[in-house]
Amino acid sequence: MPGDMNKKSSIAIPEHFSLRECLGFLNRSPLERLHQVRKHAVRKLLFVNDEFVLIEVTQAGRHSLAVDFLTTANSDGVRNTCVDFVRQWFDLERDLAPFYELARNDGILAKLVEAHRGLRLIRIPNLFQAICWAIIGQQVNLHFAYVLHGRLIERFGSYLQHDGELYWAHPEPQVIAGLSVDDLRSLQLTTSKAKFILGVARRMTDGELSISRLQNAANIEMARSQLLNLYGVGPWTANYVLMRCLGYKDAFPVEDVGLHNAIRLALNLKQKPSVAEVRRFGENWTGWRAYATFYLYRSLQ
DNA sequence: TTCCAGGGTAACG
DNA sequence: CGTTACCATGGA
Repeated sequence: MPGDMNKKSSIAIPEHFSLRECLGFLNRSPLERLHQVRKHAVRKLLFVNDEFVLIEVTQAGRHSLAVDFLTTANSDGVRNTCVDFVRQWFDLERDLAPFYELARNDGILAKLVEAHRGLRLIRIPNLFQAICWAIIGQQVNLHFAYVLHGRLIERFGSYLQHDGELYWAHPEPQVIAGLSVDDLRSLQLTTSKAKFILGVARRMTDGELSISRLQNAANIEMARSQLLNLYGVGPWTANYVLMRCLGYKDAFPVEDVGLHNAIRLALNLKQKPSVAEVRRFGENWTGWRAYATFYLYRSLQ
């Protein structure tokens, strides 16, 4: 079969979906290395079955998304895996109607869901990427987190060149597991974070930690305890990964400083709410606390 | 200059 | 059990 035919898959768009809003979130930092946002499209390099695949997601009419395969020689199986990835990435299986019903009369969320209608909780389906991003983001401002993560990716990740541009893929756990603490410290990570990330990489290479083990957890508490067993993963990181990677729509990183600031701005408070107060606000969002958090993140851009 | 940033661990009482 | 020091760096 000739390999240079531009192949394309299609995904039906659910109710309450706006590609523009999702791209707005994905485009929040110019330092992002793991996807590239264009005016009406986003490109991402995926590593599937030992091969790199560059995809581009665009809208194709009112009712469907198109997934273009910009690299050749993909099997049907690889293409289906990429389509599944996109479904998770944009959380397309979710019915947002109950969330919008809940948010409509909420003093904190009402304006946000109005302003960003159709925004999905943009997920990080790659477990190692999600945990690295969370650990790197502990206790540093978001900009610096992007700087550090960018260094990790460009030093130890892989890239594919296409039409003169570089597209990066996150380093695999196997690559990081073989490094030393000093290798990671040279990126200006703290010694602690270097150890945390090495530990996670090694748990993944020895099979003790995997996305399937987490997905097989009976409930959110069981998944959370798996994550909390990891050195360097506390309550915030565990809930963040449950939210961004595993797609638990009720995961709630209550200790999150960004969340606190977003609530302070939404309510025009003089100072940030305490963790106890944030937990109390969250009671109104039960069932959808991850979505509430994500919309509040969006308000900080 | 000081304080804060999408926290967590270890070492204290 | 609950507190506290420490971590590395950069922007406000």
